[in-house]
Amino acid sequence: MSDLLERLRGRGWRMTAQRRVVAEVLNGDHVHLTADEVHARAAARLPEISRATVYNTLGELVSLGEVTEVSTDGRAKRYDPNAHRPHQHLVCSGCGTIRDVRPTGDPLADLPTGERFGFTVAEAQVTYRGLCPSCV
Amino acid sequence: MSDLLERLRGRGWRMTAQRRVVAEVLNGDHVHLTADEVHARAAARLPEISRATVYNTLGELVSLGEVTEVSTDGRAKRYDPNAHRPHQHLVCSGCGTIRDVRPTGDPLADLPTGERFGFTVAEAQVTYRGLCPSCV
DNA sequence: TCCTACGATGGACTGGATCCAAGTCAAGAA
DNA sequence: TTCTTGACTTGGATCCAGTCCATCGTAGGA
Repeated sequence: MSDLLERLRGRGWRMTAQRRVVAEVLNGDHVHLTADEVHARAAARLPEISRATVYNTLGELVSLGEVTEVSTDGRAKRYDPNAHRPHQHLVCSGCGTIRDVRPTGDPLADLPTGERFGFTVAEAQVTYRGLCPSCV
Repeated sequence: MSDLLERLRGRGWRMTAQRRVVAEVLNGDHVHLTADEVHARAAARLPEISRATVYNTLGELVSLGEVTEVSTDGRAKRYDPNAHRPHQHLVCSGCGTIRDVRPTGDPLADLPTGERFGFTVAEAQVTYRGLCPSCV
């Protein structure tokens, strides 16, 4: 998705070699890398890149709305570049594999007013859990 | 919920002062304490209790199915004693308050076979996010 | 080409959680 | 009741993910 780089440039994002490799690593469907994995892959192309820079860049991509944070297991957060298309996640309880999925219906509609406790409810995140084909 | 203690004893759980206070602290509806909060409240009754014991005990309660882990924010996990009654969570994006909620319908039914990628899907966790009345 | 404000660096630091060796004790046996 | 033993507890070390900060480097406008 090289137009991610275009979009960022169009927003006045100062372009550096580090930011470019981070944006390039986060590319494709069903990509859910941890910050450390992003750092490892970025460092394969640009060995001097520091972890702090990766964290900074990921944080900015998140606040720009280009990437979303996913934490399915209470361990390291994962970064999902598929932010322009609403979706939920299907997680394998065995190996941790994550797939993007698009359920039918609107989960927000399933929360009756009486169960909202006066909250202004804005979104619903759904995590489906099960076993992938490899984990039986 | 003193029958939690009864259930545990009935399962052959060795009863100690530490385990008792941890189980007593985790009592009531809409209780979602972090391990540190559990430790602080337990220590108010039993000052010598160590953090390791709190973690051990919480871990056992989870694997016994008496308590569930909730991680809504990527920070510390929270422990929810309301495990015997299926429910979802409504989280305030402002202050972090968590309420147990019971949506209508079955979220699992909204995931078509074509979106399951061969997984055997076992459960769906839904996290509703919004603002509570105090956070406008 | 030069300037400078913004970005990158890496090492220290934090918070949450786990590990481990040594000490303690609940509960069954006698 | 006392003994015994394996399970439980302790606290300090350690780990891991993430953040902070002082300093250095550089993208991009003048």
